[in-house]
Amino acid sequence: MLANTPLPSNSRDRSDHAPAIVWFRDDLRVADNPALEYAAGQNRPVIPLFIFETNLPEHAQPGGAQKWILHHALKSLDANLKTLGTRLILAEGDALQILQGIVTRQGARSVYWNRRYTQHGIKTDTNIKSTLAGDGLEARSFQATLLHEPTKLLTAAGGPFKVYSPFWRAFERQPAPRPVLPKPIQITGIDEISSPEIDDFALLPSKPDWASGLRETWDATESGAQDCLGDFITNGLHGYAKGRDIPAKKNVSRLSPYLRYGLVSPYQLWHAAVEADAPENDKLKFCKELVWREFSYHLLYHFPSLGWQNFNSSFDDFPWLKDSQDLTAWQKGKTGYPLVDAGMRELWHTGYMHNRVRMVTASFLVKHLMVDWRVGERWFWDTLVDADPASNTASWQWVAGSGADAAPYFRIFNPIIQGKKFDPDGTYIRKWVPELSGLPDKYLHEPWLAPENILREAEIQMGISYPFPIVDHKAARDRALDAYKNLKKEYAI
DNA sequence: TGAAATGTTGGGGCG
DNA sequence: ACGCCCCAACATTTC
Repeated sequence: MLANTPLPSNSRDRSDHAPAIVWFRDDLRVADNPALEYAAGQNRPVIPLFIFETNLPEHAQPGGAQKWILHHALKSLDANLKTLGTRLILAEGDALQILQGIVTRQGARSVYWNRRYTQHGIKTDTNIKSTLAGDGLEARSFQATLLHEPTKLLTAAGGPFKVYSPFWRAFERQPAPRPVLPKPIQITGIDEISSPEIDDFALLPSKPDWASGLRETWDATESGAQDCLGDFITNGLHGYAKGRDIPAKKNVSRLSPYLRYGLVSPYQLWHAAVEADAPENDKLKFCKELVWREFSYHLLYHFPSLGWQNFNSSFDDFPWLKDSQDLTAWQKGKTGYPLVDAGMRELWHTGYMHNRVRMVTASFLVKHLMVDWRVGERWFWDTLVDADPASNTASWQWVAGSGADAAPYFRIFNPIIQGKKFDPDGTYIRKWVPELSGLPDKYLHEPWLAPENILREAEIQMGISYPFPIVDHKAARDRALDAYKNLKKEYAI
């Protein structure tokens, strides 16, 4: 019957062979990508698209290290799409206008993407979805960046969780995260569509080229992410629960830079960990860390101003100091506290810092130097290859004490004790603060206490080759406690 | 040799 | 995802 009544050819083209746009954003991978998988499963050409959005709010514009990652992630995605039979199309401008332009020029009838959770992202995507749907197009979004949706995982009262432990318990009660999706076998592209080159967007630093340390450290590709995951599951997961606190040990996953633009998905990490042959407590600890990321995203979703406003508004009157010399010393890793300096230099060199040291350096900035957490957040945003709109902001507020489920204000990390506890033999400090490497362990964490002859043997001139502490620990601690104490009068959670 | 001084470790309370 | 202070209990050194 159908054979006798052929459809008009133009109508047939529109409904059956009209291309679908897959709009990539924070999911620059071909495996476990629901939007791409859905498009590939249909018998129609696919236009894989990445848009450099020009109307981003200031705080959402990627920092320098993120741009470096983004460049390589886009190269990786383009290369992987080529193995599947197509290639990545790039565009710059307002997302809706670009999508509408492609719809018009290429006759696309559907647009697919994986959801994002920042205020700007949600606003943009909601508007685009309703506009496209109003034009009779299919606009469909998928869940890929989070294991559970912030709209679905709520307290018994129907509100968002503000404390991690009950969030985790609720998370555990949810159905297990869906299985990982396979990489599409083949994708039909469109030949005649033109695109600028990735290099045209000048994402890599040139004057100066500060990225040599990043190049040495990261293989920012989808296969690099898989290598990193495999290495972690084989070598790092065993002993993770305790070893993750020791910066000289290789127990942390170092997967966060790959998660940033979705070179790997949280589903891939979750299932790899759950299925791994490793002690249960280590696996559980890793899953809980992954869920801290979820918690941060849920917070950001429900409190979109988390990145620039104190979650606890009683901090709005906090008497932050503005000492630019202190800030510069912190940024350059010249505070005179070896663990702090080691962390800040690891960050500058590699775009990454071990989690334990992030807490110590952040606490030092906010409490010892009394610098506004937003200043530190911006520095990390610019320098971290894993700078994440949810984790970065939620964690800075956590350290400052202004956040949800935050560290109590009086929790002030002692950078000397943290060094002795978590870098007892100084491996980490000697690596990143080599001018101290000749000091015996006894003085490594407080070189200002070393006697003259020991300093001479270690070829250190205090105040010249390594700075004296820019603030006295006890004085700085008392100053911070005083400031917080005054604040506490209005403290209410 | 023994008593006093000095050093070390760990728990409780609290910022 | 902490540290400081105080103090007791115990260990070691000193003269």
